[in-house]
Amino acid sequence: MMKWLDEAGERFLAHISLDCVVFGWHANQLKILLLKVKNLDVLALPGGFVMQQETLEEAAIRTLQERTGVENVFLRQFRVFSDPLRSNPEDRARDLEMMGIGRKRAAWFAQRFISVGFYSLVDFSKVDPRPDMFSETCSWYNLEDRGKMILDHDHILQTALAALRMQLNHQPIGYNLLPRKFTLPELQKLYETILGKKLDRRNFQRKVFSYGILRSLDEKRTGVAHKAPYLYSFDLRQYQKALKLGLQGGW
Amino acid sequence: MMKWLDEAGERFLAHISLDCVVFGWHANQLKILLLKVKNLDVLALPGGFVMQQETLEEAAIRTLQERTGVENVFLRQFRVFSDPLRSNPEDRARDLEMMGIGRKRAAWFAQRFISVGFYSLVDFSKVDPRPDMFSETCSWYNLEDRGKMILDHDHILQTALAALRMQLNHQPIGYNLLPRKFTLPELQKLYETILGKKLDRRNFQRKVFSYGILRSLDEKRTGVAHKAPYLYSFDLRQYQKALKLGLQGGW
DNA sequence: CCAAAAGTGTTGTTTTTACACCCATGA
DNA sequence: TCATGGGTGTAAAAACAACACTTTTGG
Repeated sequence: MMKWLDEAGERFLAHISLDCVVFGWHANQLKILLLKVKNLDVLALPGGFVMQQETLEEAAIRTLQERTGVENVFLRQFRVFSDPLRSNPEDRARDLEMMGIGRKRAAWFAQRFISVGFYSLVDFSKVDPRPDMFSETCSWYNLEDRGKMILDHDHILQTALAALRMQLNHQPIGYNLLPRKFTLPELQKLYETILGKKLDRRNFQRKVFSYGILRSLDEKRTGVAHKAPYLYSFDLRQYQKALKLGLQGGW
Repeated sequence: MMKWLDEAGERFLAHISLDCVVFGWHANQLKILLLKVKNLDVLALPGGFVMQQETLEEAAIRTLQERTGVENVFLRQFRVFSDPLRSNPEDRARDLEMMGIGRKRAAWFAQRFISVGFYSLVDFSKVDPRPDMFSETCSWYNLEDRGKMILDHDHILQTALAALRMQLNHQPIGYNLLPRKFTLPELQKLYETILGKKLDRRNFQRKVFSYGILRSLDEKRTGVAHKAPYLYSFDLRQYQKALKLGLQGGW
């Protein structure tokens, strides 16, 4: 029995890390915040570790505050990635060396990590991207034309996107991705982008209005080409009430 | 830098455990598989640990195979529980002592655990419940009249149920909870139970048929009171195809 | 033969879809 | 002034909700 315990003491320990897929919305496009790894031509998701007295959520919030300057960012767990071989071991060894991580430290990094995936939704305009100690740059990328990604981060990103799609009707994505004031066409474009399909303008408006989650602002977006669209903001109470059941009807 | 690493080496290690909320369907009721803890009047979710070369999923499947005899059970991650104080520390200490766990071992158990929650859907009739080393019994309980639960297991269970509800239209719950052959009223009752509301018989049938996920069997359930209902089984291909988009329309 | 559950269609209502014209603005 | 995107309503089609009678079976 004691034997079991001793084994267990070692056997069940793992390094816990977290990786965040940070979504932002800018120029009518969905953006992701990525780090360019030092000395390597690959990108990485912002990530971090969990300290003794933190929950995962607290650790993720802390990490993202370091990376974006945003306090108390919106985030959700979506999946744990626990494959002991999270990527090709040779690739990984080479990558770590290229990053300028010495053999000793590399050995540490080569241990088993279990990583908890979060997706995060932020107001693009509030983010001030800052690289971490392993990276040269931290900046926004388009989903389509991002570059090669380290480890299994590409897989994590895809999974996050799928989770986001699935939870579209249960999470306040508009509220978190858009600035406080926004136009209906902007909101529509956001939904179209996440869903990957076009929606009818009038039907979209009717439906959104029917939820009663928008507050109309008697104000128009100025300085923009063409007819000035009205501005709206979310009625957070109503939004959250509607999300509890899920926005009914789907898209 | 090396200092950081050394700290890190300790700081980021945690014990990984997993807890499974096992749902079964019997006598038109949703059941959960629970363990009665030795010497204590509390119930616990089946759980286990992750070994070095396993993924979490493999560990969960192994655990449930030990607890139910079922190989390759259906399961899904739904949440990580990482609160360092997963329940009242005094309660926990007392509980561990009562379980007959010596002080040394208790200290081990009192370390920080991060637990990954899975929900699992099994064919009740295929399960042969077996207690683990910490428990007197392993058996099925009704959702409503289960007893007090250990640690934060009650919270985990509630969260699992919420996740199950949310994913109702994206997971093959019927396929996994019902035996291979089943009747429409049984399927309906299953949906009614998970959703917590009554559905109209004729509308339910029309809708399920419209998905094209059922294979009609030209066979009736015999030996049952009243008019014999027809038997059906799932057309797994069609079911999975339909689930990809989510069963449209909701309930 | 009776009580209880299962099978089966129709109708009114609501929701969804498809579609076109005028307006305001910056270039 | 023109090209472009934004605002707005209606009608046909589809989906949904509500509803009752007959059949079968075991007790």
